[in-house]
Amino acid sequence: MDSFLAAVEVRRRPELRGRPVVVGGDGDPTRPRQVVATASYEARAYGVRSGMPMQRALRKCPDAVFLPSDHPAYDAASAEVMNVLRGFGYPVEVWGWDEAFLGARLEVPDELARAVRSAVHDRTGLTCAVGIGDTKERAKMATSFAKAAAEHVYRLDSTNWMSTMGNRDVIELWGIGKRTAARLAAHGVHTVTDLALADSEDLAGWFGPTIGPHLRRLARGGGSRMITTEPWLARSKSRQVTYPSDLTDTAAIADQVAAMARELTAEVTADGRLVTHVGVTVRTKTFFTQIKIGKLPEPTTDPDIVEAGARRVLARFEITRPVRLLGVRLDLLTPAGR
DNA sequence: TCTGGGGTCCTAGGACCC
DNA sequence: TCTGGGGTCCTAGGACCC
Repeated sequence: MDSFLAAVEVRRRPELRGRPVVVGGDGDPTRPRQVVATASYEARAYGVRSGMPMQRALRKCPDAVFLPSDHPAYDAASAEVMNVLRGFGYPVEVWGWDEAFLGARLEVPDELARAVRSAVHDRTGLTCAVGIGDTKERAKMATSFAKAAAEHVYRLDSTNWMSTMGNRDVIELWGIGKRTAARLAAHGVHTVTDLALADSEDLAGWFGPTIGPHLRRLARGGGSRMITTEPWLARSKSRQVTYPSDLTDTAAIADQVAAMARELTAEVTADGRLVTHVGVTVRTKTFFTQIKIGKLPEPTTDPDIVEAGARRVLARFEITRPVRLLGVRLDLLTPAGR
């Protein structure tokens, strides 16, 4: 989807169309410790980007309309879009709020791609780009080209993979980020072709037996064709809060953690899940971030046990500086085979 | 420019056991 | 008297993605 969050906001406030719109945090760009979730194309023209501090976005584009992030609205809009996709009769694998894979095997997929775009636009008022590929990885990477391509459709398959990607930096591969790109560069591997031709043993030595060969497969255009329509079974559920001002009171910190633990327990047990581990994250004023994890005696739905577990984990921290963020993560029991 | 929130997966090292 | 090999479980940390 194109600037999904901003597009959803503009859809319900048509008077914002054509204006720079920035969605993030509580919508007040003068307050620190908040970042941009999504900027409309008009706002991007001013240099506003996802992940940028809101205060900086305000400086770059003082005339932008700043709006709070409204999760329920995006959940609903996402469901609308996914239903339009399902209407085509092909399996649909949902990939976050604003992306999905649609599994179709066609001689001329471009027609379906165009039909998907118009159906999404006609029925939701939102726009998207469609990447076509013979694997999910290629389709995903094709979408970034699609955004700039004619009709917002682009195809990346075995016939044009190397000619399109070969000379590009490895960071353009889905699954390779800044760190891995830097480590590869240190070994003289810069382009997708470099990586595709790199020695498997070397890669395994540098990155381990799983990730090493996986990186080479990525560069060669390898990937999966499996489309999973089953809803994803979460492995964990977490909550994390950056406080507008730092916390220093030990009891207050513990109470925050305890409250998050109970809240999360209520949510996961409502879904019939059992908690196996509790993780606690502490980020100090200096941005030093640590997570500690504790295993519960047995998988449980009891909020008292989870809270006690969270308090025990928190007690293992040596907190000597003001705390800017606290987080709790519950690891959930996954039935065998899922 | 002072740096969000919600996830997943992989690796490494220590503890412990036989 | 300085030291093997295999296996499992557990936690910390890192990297990536939307």
